[in-house]
Amino acid sequence: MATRAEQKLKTRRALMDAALSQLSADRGFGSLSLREVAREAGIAPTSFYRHFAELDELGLALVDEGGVALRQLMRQARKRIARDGGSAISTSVETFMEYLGNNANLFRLMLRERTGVSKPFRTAVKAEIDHFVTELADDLRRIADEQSRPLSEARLVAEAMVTLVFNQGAEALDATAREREELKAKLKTELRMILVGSQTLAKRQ
Amino acid sequence: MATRAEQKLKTRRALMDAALSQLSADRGFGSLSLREVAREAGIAPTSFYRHFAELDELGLALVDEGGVALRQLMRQARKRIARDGGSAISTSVETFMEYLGNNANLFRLMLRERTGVSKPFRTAVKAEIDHFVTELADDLRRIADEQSRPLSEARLVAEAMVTLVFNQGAEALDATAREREELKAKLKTELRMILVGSQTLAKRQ
DNA sequence: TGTACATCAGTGAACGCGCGTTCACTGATGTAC
DNA sequence: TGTACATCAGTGAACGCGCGTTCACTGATGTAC
Repeated sequence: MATRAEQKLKTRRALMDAALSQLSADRGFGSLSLREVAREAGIAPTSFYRHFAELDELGLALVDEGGVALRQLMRQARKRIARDGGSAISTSVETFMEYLGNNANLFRLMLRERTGVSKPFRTAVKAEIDHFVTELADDLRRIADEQSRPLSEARLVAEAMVTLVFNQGAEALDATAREREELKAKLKTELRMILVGSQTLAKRQ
Repeated sequence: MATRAEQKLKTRRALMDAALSQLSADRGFGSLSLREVAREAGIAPTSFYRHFAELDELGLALVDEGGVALRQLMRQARKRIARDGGSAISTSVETFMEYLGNNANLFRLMLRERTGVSKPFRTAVKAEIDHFVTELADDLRRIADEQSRPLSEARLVAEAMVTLVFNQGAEALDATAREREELKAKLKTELRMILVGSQTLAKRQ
């Protein structure tokens, strides 16, 4: 028998899943209504307020989960790079795209709200991405050290890479498997250009 | 005395300006209502239908104007590069940011709807940007020829550059003058990395 | 263990609101002769 | 130029709808003794 607290958590989960399940290429968080989410979760509209003060509060809880997914993704990519020893760029792109597929609507939310209409959302998503950029920059510096191939402006390199990855990610979400492969190939080439460019600029200095 | 046709054009213009004027960092096209736009333009809600079948039709007309602005921007940048002879990257970034400031809400619309929730909008904006990318790729190839510094994958270079420029542009729209200068500097460095990376890869082949 | 009371997640009725859209209309502008 | 008719941009009343939010409530779960 579930305790009251457990049951409450279940309902909260149902609300968040209901909201996520409504997102799609043609449906942003901003177009959801509280009544719609409650209906989808199987509770009365008024019960919504037992869990969140307003719909945006639920959205921000989802962004937090998106942040967790990003950190998992980064750990996974590191592990694979260390284990497989292949191209770090290729492995990272493959890992990213795999996560994208497995958490489509969570990423959809992050990708949209990053440049969306609500300031709290933009701020929250940017904080998650900033954290991601910082970790990537650290990795880039570490790898550059190990390979004795110095980098110019590692932080900028990381920012540009993340921008490209996220933009292509947004495209990939609604692409066919075939298009997705093309996007991956393009993305890898673009990332390599940035990396090589940064290395070349470092040499010239 | 204005003819009937002239007056109709004026009202249409007022409707489009009214919609544009409502856009901001916290207000996307999707949150506008037909009644609100009509009110702002000074006509009855029902008169709106004399000009557009629905609100989205007005939005797509604005995207067309955004495309015109993009093409002007590109012509202007080319002219300045030819005249001033300085860094093409620097001149282009300066020109872009100037246009951004002068057509803030038009660019806001383009930047948002590029990844927005409405398929017709996404398609229209992507067509404009695709045209922009194609022209940029042509320019890059031409300059590479003139300087005898071959480029690898000019089209990809152009795509990556446009992605970075548009993303930083979205940031710049609501930044202070000081932040905007920093964004410009970062953007120039990032574009240079891509260019140099592409040149280095071309040499290695 | 049993009893009395407190807590609180979930409810259903009700509210006022702004929305998109329809309709029959008005009256100034345009046109044919 | 004057007259009779056609066009059509703009109107105001009215509609039904889904929305967020409030309120007093119910009844199962939890707690103190």
